[in-house]
Amino acid sequence: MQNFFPILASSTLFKGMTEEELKAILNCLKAVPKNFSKDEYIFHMGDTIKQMGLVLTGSVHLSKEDYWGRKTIHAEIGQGDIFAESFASAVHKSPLNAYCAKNSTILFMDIRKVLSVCSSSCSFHNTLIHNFVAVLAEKNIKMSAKIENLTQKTTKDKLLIYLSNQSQLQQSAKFTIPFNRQELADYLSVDRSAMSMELGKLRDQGIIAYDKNTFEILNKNLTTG
Amino acid sequence: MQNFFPILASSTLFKGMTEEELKAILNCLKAVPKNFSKDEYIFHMGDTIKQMGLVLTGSVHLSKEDYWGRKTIHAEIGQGDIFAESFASAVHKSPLNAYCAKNSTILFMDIRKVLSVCSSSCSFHNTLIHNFVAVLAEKNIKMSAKIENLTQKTTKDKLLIYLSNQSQLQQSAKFTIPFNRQELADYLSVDRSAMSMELGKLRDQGIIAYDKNTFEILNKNLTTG
DNA sequence: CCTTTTTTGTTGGAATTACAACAGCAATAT
DNA sequence: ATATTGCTGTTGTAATTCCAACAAAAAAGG
Repeated sequence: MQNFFPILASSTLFKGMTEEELKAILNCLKAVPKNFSKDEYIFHMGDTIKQMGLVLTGSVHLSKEDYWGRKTIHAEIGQGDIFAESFASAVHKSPLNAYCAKNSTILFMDIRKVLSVCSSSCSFHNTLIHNFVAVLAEKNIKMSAKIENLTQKTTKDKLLIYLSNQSQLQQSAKFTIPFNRQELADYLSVDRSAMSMELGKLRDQGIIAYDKNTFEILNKNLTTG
Repeated sequence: MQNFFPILASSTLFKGMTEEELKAILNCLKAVPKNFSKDEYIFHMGDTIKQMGLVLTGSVHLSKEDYWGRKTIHAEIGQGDIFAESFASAVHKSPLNAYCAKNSTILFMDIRKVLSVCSSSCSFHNTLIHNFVAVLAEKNIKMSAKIENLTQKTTKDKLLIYLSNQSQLQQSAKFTIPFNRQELADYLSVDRSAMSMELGKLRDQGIIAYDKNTFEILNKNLTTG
């Protein structure tokens, strides 16, 4: 367990904790690491989930098969990140498969132990709960933003809403985005070339200006040609 | 506060608690109800949020204005439901406005008090934390499912994924959905009539059968005409 | 510097979708 | 029974989007 301290200390769940604090809380949680081979399944769709996982080494894929057997990968969980926390906290049944994309070491934690302050001896449990809730809440906010974008009917509206949100987040009409064109198209779930065309139109209409990842919203009425 | 006990007891956050337990925990949280008039704002975009809200009476709308002043309502929060919990837990800045659609009474709770077990005298704080996390986790799971649907490029794929998921959730090839056609179209963010046409095609191809809200997935290869 | 690779913009045709308008049907009310 | 209302399916047209292929520009590597 010793050698995992650096990973844990920089993880979303345990961030900000010292080695001493980590020792105390890991003892309190009675969490044990477990090794998995590449392509080995951690759990399957429909399994009852009571533990969350934290990737100590390697990488985990969350995947799904629909009724007709078509497979999709829904997320890749890397070192220091947690998974299955929502399934363990709420529905207790997983709608997804989890398998290791590489040889991996996973730390499993009973969700009840994570969320219940056990004894006064473990003084860092409150911090853990705060971190855990912050992770859930942040995912929530990001997903809400994504849904807002995906709900727009046209590519133009998806772009305008996305850019408007970025501008508001960075509190400036000029801002940079964390995507290249292909990534932005994937995020908005549209065709890259069609999106590129819409960006060009918006620039020609004087609504936005851009250079690579830097965008600027110009104070133009949307209806103006 | 007395008269709000029935509402609280059936709320997502405090469900399952007796009046005695509620008294203890409300005392522990030092939560105070506050009245708002119709159309009165609770907070604005960009405000720093440290408290979550619970609607005791009335109704709250979460809304947003984009860069060009176009307004949209993102959610309606009704009696017994909570809001602003994610903003208070993570980013601390609200990307949304909250205002009352009717005269309302809101119970505000400091998020730190909700998440930190204060003293041993309040034995139900652990239950509260579990409930709180369950609410966040459930929203998370629902949003993931919605994103999966919205990400599909064609109406046909949106329908197939949605129906496949419902079938898997209800563990049966035959199942009912909680939407009528217009609501389903809104959920999938497509045009109702176009969706209706796609449903007809899928039925003609022998892939699905349906009558009103009852659907059945027939064991047909997707590529079959 | 030149070559290779990656990213971005552009085009045209095929497919899909939105939109509007209307008809059929069921449920409800008068 | 009749009228009203709401829900669903159908149709045709216009607009949008996807897709594939290619060109231009930028970045990376030798």
